[in-house]
Amino acid sequence: MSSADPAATPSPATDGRPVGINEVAAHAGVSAATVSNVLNRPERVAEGTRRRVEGAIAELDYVRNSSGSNLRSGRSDSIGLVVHDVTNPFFTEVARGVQDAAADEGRAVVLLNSDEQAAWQSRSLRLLAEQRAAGAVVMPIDDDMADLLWLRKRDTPWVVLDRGDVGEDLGCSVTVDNHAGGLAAGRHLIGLGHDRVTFVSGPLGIEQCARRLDGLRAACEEGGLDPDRAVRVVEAAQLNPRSGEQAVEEILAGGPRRRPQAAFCANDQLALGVLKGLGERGLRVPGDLSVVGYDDVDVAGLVHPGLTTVAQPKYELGRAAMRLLHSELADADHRHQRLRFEPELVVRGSTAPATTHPTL
Amino acid sequence: MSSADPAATPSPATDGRPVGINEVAAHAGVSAATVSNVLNRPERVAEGTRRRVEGAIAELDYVRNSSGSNLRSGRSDSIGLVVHDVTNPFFTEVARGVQDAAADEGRAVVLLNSDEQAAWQSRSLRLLAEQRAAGAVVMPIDDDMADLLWLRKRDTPWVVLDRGDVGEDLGCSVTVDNHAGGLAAGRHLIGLGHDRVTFVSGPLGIEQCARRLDGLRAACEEGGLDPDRAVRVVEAAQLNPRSGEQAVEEILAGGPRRRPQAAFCANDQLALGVLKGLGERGLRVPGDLSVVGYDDVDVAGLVHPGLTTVAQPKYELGRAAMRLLHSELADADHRHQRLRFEPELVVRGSTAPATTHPTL
DNA sequence: CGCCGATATTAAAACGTGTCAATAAAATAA
DNA sequence: TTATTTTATTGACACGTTTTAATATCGGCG
Repeated sequence: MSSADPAATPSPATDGRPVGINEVAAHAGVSAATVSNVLNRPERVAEGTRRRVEGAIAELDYVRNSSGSNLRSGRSDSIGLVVHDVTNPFFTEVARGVQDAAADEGRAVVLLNSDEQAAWQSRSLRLLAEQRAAGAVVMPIDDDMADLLWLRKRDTPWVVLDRGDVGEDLGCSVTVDNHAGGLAAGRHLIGLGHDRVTFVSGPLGIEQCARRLDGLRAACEEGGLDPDRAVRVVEAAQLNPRSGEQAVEEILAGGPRRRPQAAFCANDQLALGVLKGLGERGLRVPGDLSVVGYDDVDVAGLVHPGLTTVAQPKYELGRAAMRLLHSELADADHRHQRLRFEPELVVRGSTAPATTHPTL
Repeated sequence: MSSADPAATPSPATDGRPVGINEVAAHAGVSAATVSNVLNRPERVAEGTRRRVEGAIAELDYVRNSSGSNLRSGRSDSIGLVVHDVTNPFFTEVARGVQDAAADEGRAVVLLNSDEQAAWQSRSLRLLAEQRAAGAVVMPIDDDMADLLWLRKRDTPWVVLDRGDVGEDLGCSVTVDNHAGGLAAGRHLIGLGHDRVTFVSGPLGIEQCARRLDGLRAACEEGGLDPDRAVRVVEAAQLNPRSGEQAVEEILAGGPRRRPQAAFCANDQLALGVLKGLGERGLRVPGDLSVVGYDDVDVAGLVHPGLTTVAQPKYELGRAAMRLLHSELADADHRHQRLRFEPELVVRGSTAPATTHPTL
């Protein structure tokens, strides 16, 4: 414990040269190899010497230089996490899960943003390759696996997050069933009597959005509605509140009589923007329009009315990804696997039964 | 550019042994030193050989091993960022600023959570010491500088974020004037005629909270009110929405007739929780109670009513911190400095003039 | 007494890179 | 031509660690 409290020792590090394993060895009257053993396999060294070495470590305030050990072992022990944007609360929850799980193993996490741009994703993975990262947890920006294949060829294993179409032989993946999520949201809306729903999508190239839409359409068919008539799609530029706000204009484009009864947003961030935009135009939620989001970020439960949304186990997603990565790093007989979580509909105040004759 | 696109080359990395600077040298018919020069000081190597080496690099799909170079140089080139909690949107904005600025210099950022616990902060800094991080940006959990002093003694420079009481000789700091923020909020409320304000604080040990409270009290005196009568303090357990929600009970504890006219929260997160708690008890904002937050996180503008709050230049905070750190790393004649930003009051719908006779 | 196995310790050799001093080659000056 | 400077290249070492194979120590057993 004394070495855990950095300030406890007077730190004679001002001896001039930095203190390494050799200085410790000299100070303890022992060889460098023994010091290394104390650090890595304490059971192999006799009680007495071990204590002497530990004393020297504390007294000299020695802290291991991981560059050295990484060089020797050919691998760093930190892991990379590549997300679209740290600023998005969905990702931060996931990140937190990854970090906590990594911390359990004493690993540091290098956090990189791809900004949903291929070039940045490449740069990030390249950086991890340079660092010889132990592994990576990646949320790919699209289904082009070239970068990831390249990384794996360099013996850096990874786990793909939130993207299902990874060949099982390439690596593990952790996903949430987006189709099921869309389906649940759709059933809920249709159950409330809505038959004109606008899907506020992010860029349609994003697989998650497409699948959620699929789910919504499936719910229509299930409910005896023609998806092509019941569902209209509005594509927002980005998955953030501002884009949601801007999308409102398009949602209402058809004039009051063609106004949809509900908006299902690909994202809570979008949904929050939509809520705001509707409010500014004097439309009431859920009176005039029901709104459903996706993710169940913290604030979804804080706004008024509370946002009905499809919850994803964000933190668990991150933890699970890290767990799989750990398995691949530690278990000799590791087999890649796809882990799929089920989303869960959380009903709050932003959805209500359709009024038979909407306010005209 | 060809080497920037990882997948472009067929990658003969399957030659058995990993390809290092030596393999490249051999393949280009040149010495290892020359390859190193091509990588680090291209101007010192002749046009022809340089191209030959670059060809070999591309062909062998070589990527530098930073363990090696870090070991040699005694320093890693990545920088550490220690925040309280990635999950808090305030920190993510700051983090984004740091990351972007770091990316400009090609540096990676190791993100660590301290969870506001001394032990975790120590662990984080220790980890950075092990990595021989180039530097760190730290939001300290309290005013105990022992950890940071220790780190600096190990030649790892840092910039302190959001905490003003750092001796100028120890290192740079970037802060926002919390007193001014509290003052601005206080003036606003008093200007609206409120004379019973509850300050919803986080743990009072946190300097930021204390200063903001000071500012509020100063505003009272300025307005001819006795701070001890006009301001009541409620201490929430943590700076998150849940704590805010729980604090509502205490805010209203005095019964309807002693109900405050306004709540000034140390944090937007707290404020959001307070808004929710009030809503659930049927109280209207701002009709029955005005609410002010602090930080101006994204959602502050999205909830209804919009949250009046004290905005901090979060992203700029992060960028500035990284810029100072860079200066310390690069400029030989660096002098530590304190950078102080001014907060700005953003008035939205959650505050309104006091009713002369509150709803009784 | 000599031998054995077990236990503790260590010398030495990597790992991949950057830098310094030294050499080779070429260009310029004399 | 030779002497001198400039320009390109290189050999060799150091950085701090881990690991392998070898050595030293010791108690016990034949």
